[in-house]
Amino acid sequence: MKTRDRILLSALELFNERGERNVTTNHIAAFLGMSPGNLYYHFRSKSDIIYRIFQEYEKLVDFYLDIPRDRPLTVADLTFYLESVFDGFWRYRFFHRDLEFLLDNDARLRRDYRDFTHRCLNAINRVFDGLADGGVIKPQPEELRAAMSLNVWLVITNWMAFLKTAEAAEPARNPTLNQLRQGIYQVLTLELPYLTAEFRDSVLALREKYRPEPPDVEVA
Amino acid sequence: MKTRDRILLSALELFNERGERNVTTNHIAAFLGMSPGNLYYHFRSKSDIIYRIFQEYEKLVDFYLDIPRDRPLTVADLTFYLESVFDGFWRYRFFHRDLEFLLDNDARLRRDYRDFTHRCLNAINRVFDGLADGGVIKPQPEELRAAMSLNVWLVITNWMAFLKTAEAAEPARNPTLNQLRQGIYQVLTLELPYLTAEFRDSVLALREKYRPEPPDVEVA
DNA sequence: ATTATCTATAGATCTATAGATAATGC
DNA sequence: ATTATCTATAGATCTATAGATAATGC
Repeated sequence: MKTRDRILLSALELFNERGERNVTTNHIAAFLGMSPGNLYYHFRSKSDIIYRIFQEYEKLVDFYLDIPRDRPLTVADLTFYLESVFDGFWRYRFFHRDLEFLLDNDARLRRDYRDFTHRCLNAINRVFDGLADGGVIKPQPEELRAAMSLNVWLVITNWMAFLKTAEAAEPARNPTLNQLRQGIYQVLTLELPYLTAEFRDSVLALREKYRPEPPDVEVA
Repeated sequence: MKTRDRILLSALELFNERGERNVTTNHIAAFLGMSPGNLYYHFRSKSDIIYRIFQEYEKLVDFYLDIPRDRPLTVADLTFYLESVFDGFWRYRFFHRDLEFLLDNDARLRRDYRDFTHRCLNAINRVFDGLADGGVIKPQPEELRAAMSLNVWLVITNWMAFLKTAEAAEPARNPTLNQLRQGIYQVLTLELPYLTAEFRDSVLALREKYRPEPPDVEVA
């Protein structure tokens, strides 16, 4: 693997693990066993590294959220989208943690992220559309659907922070991928009132799969 | 006003304005026209300042979210709670921006914030309860109500970040209190499907008051 | 006497670069 | 020749403290 890619990979790993704010360019270089100078040969700055990682994140999510317009959507489609989005979110979880600071310090990132958000919102809207076509949810007025999509986005993007701040007892103990996927439960809760009688049971069953369990009791 | 309180007030102002990460103890001291040494005479550390500010925030929210158990709740009560929570959120908006970092660095804060979250969730739950008693929303199973309360919390605590990252074109341009209150529109959207026929119109009218307007066109 | 404030600075980082050296590709 | 890497360091901060001085309260 090229050094450039190894830097991106290690930076992502360290950022996710410890938070971007706690990871310096020296840390990344040391982690890779290379000199800081070399790191700066490959990237102009720390925020350049972050920008490149964002571009990968963006590409991943865009790939998953390519919602077909030519056919109705099924509960299986919905499951796939939810799993994909939460998976991508988990893999780049450092990003939303320090989002505001990162955007404040990089105009490119700020612009790209804003567009990214709007693409995601549109995709969520299209999923609702497609599910209505597929008879899974009742059709809703344009305006309500837009507000619902935004709520879905707010729940998704905040779920990680909630887990870390409200549940985790230990500072270093990151939530697991499994816990993160329980965010799907919360998203499906938003959609419950809009389900058609025909598909209600199958979505309820899906939701049940992601139901949060009471926190583990520590076993010594 | 005592110097100690002036420090807390100025720190809060600077944190809100520029973000905690961008505000050093030197900045706070300079802003107050005092020496950094003096600042450290009144507070042990920067995170001690943050912790004291959090305690004020906590006190404010706890004061507003003292939900009466002895009477049903009205639409006016709901309005008051929503306005109060968003107002408190606005006044201490720096806090959620760097939440994870702040909690990682202060065990007291971590513990207190976790309890605070759970108190807030309980209060939201009680609001739903009281509104059901008042005939505003249809009663729901315990389990659904808990998941709904959590979604309300997630929307509230993420609304500010959404505004800043998805809407603001300029980096320094903070969302206004007015925009923040449009988060109420989003919260009320969550409750729409559960309204009773009797109160549906009055809640819809309330929601309309907070409807987001298209972003201002810059007038030269 | 005690409380509040200031001056000056140690010590720890962090980002980024200059300039030298090593490795690679024609 | 070009690309990759390293060494060494400048320059900019930041947090926090030691120790001196000023202000205040009995």
